Amino acid sequence: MSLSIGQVAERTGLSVHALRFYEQEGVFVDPVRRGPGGRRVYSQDDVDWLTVCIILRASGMPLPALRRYTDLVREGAGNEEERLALLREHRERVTSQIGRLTQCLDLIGFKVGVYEDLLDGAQPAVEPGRPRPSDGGAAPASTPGTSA
Amino acid sequence: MSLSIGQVAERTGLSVHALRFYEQEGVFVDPVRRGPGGRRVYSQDDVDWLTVCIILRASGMPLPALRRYTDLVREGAGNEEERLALLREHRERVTSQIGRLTQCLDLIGFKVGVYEDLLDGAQPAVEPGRPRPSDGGAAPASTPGTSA
DNA sequence: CTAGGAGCTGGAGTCGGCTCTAGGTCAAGC
DNA sequence: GCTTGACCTAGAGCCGACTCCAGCTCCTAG
Repeated sequence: MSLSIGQVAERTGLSVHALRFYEQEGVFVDPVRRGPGGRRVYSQDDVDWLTVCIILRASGMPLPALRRYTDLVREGAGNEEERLALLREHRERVTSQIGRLTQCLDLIGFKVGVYEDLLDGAQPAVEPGRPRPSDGGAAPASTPGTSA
Repeated sequence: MSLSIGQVAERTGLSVHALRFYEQEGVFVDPVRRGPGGRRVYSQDDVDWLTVCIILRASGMPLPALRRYTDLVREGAGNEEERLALLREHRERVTSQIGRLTQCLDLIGFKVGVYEDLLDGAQPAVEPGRPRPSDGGAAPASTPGTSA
């Protein structure tokens, strides 16, 4: 089971550039094998590992952290506490990011609602276009951004 | 109610640099007033608007989109459909981002669980450190990244 | 009167994460 | 023999969103 860089790019969604870049950044657990002509040969393991990396990246883990984690895995057994700590920390960040986004979603939903009402023919409760008379900050029970 | 750039920085959490930068990028609905000596003078409205902007930015709206939205508001009444469209689109993106993050969280939680079990003295079901025998991609019912 | 602190402008620098270019190797197909 | 296409390396470039710098103007306090 060996794949060329192009094939890996195709099935991971990463670009060949990104794959070489990741390699250079030390994101592979063991050095990518080389075939004739110095061409990279990837194993299924490599692809599986990449899949994990992609998920970690997608959840906002920066490359240095990913590299650190990779280093720990490469070192082998004995540093599981550190790996766990790293993962937990990242989980925290993802959780709080979801929380933050959910809050933002509330505001956005509120504003969408305002415009929907406004365009549904209801007479504008406060004002439509650009309410100069102090608005935008406060609304029903601490809902910011009521205007515009 | 007028504030200096420093005061606004303080109560929005943005840097004074960022405030000037935002102004330059057209993120204020109307031009920031100037006091004696050409100093910026912000109104409560400005701060309220910034608060909205900060939330939109925090939820990943890029500056150009934020500028576009600001432009629409500045134009005044008549383009509410476009504002609504812009907000809905952004809401979509935020929603799907939350979805993606939640999925990532699943994987991370799974891996955290694996390491917790492993460190809790349970004998490693498969292998602890670095399971060469093909792993990492498949696990209980399509759970990726079982290894490491 | 002078030193500090906040503010001003225009423009350069930074950082993360790729992305692209230039110049080259190699194997296969026409 | 020649082109095409996938790959190689080293290194430059890009984008977004700031961040910082140099060199200046004010005002206020000591």
